[in-house]
Amino acid sequence: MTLSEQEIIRRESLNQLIELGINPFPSETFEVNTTTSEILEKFPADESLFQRVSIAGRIMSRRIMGAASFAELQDSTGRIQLYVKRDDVCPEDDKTLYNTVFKKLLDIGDIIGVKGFVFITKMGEITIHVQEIKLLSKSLRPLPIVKEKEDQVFDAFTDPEQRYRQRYLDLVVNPEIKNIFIMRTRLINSMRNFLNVKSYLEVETPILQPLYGGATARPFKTFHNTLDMVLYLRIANELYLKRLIVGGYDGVYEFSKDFRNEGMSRFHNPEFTQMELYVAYKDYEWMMNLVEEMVERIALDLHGSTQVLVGERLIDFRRPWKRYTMFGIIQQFTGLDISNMDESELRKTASRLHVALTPEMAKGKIIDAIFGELCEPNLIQPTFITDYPIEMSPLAKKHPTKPGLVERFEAIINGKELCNAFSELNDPIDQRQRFEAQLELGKRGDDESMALDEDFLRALEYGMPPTAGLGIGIDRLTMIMTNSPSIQDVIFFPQMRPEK
RNA sequence: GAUUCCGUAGCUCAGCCGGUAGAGCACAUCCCUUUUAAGGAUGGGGCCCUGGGUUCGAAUCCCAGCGGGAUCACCA
Repeated sequence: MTLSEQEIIRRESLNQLIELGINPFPSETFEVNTTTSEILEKFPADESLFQRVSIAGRIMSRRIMGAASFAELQDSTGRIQLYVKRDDVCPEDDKTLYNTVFKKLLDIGDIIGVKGFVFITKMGEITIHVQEIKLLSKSLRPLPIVKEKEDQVFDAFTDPEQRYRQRYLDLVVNPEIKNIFIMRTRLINSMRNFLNVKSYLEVETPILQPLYGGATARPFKTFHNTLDMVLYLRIANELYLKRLIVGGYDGVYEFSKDFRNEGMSRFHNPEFTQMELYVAYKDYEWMMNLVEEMVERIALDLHGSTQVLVGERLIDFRRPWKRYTMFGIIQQFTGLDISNMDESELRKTASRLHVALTPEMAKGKIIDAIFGELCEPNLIQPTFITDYPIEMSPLAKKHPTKPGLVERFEAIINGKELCNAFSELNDPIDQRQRFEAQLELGKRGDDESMALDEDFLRALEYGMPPTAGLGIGIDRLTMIMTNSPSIQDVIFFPQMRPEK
């Protein structure tokens, strides 16, 4: 490992600190009694509160001068200026702490604790007048420091590769990134709270599964040595949650890390988070109302408004959302009623509409391709699309009056699917036939078709109440709620190829 | 996977009509002392992503590779 000049200098500083008897990585606690944001909010209105503050954080800039210097300290809530005067920090004759330690041996990036009182400088800036200073952790690498003045930013740390690989740095240096992840957690808390108030039970189900099911996707495969068997990382948890409904819970949900061995894009990460919810004695119409209510609630909790700016567009989550059937929306955008077409007519129609198809696509996939190409990207405001073709919905209940369709909906926002839900198929004989149809698709070359899960069928044979089920993409919802263009911006450590 | 753009100092970037490697910030030394993106002066710092090729000579041109971004495909 070759060190840069600046890294060598910092290691030398580290050694000098040790020679001066200062532990650069002390183990004792440093008691903090306030935060920068609290000081900046409440001072000077509550001046008396801040006569003896104790605060810790990272040095983010320094303006070193003779007998008195300035620095900026960043803690988890923000930044505040420090005023360090030699004779206050070193009241005795020995001025080493100021002249040598503070001025020469401390660096931007070092983590320190300070004690002192808050005042306002001549320039009008709220500042801590430091009386004690203690090194809490030495930083051996220079930070990619960002300069700001008013609204301008200089030398921003922007390289996406470095930001994702070294997210810790991104968070230190780009504070607005920290806020995105705080929003993500608040979103999850809001959703969890919404579901708990309704008394649904948060549960945990297996991530390692002997059979992967509940979605159509290629899985990650792993191996259990003791059992001597292949296991899969789950692509969904649907079939386990439905088993719990069979077991007698009325409502269960899980925030589920799922894993799909597919392509990556700004909307896809190999591991991602879904929230799946199953409620007994309900159907998809009921679930649509719940989704509207829940997502509207989340927008209000996060933004205090149902309106959220996404890119250039203002998206309004206010209920009720628009609802169209799949055939209805296709008719709206193409002027064509395809509801009674057979596979060959659909193929002709698709080619007339310049929608690309592959030979193994069956009726359902063709309809979905037309929808995905011509309708979905144009649905910006929250919109429900209902009544999907049966071929692409092997776990959904048949529509009672519309042959070939199922009771299913998706919510589309900003041209992308946000959630997927249906009245769950609870007829075990029908379910077995659907699985068998999937096996046929698999033989036809569809490598994402579902496996037949005998234990799940056995559970259904004991009887599952009519149930509404939902899967909602947490990463995508976070992208919308935080106006983030890439999924990598809402996942702390997105998947990357290894360095070097 | 395809197309395209990018990879130069710790960071942000210039240099790319081939001829000794540049700026700002950061860093070091000195001066100043309540500064405001960076008070002033001086200075150090580079396998120019990797490997080949063309050439007297390559950061620069060509090829391949590695890593990344964007778009598309795939992913309901």
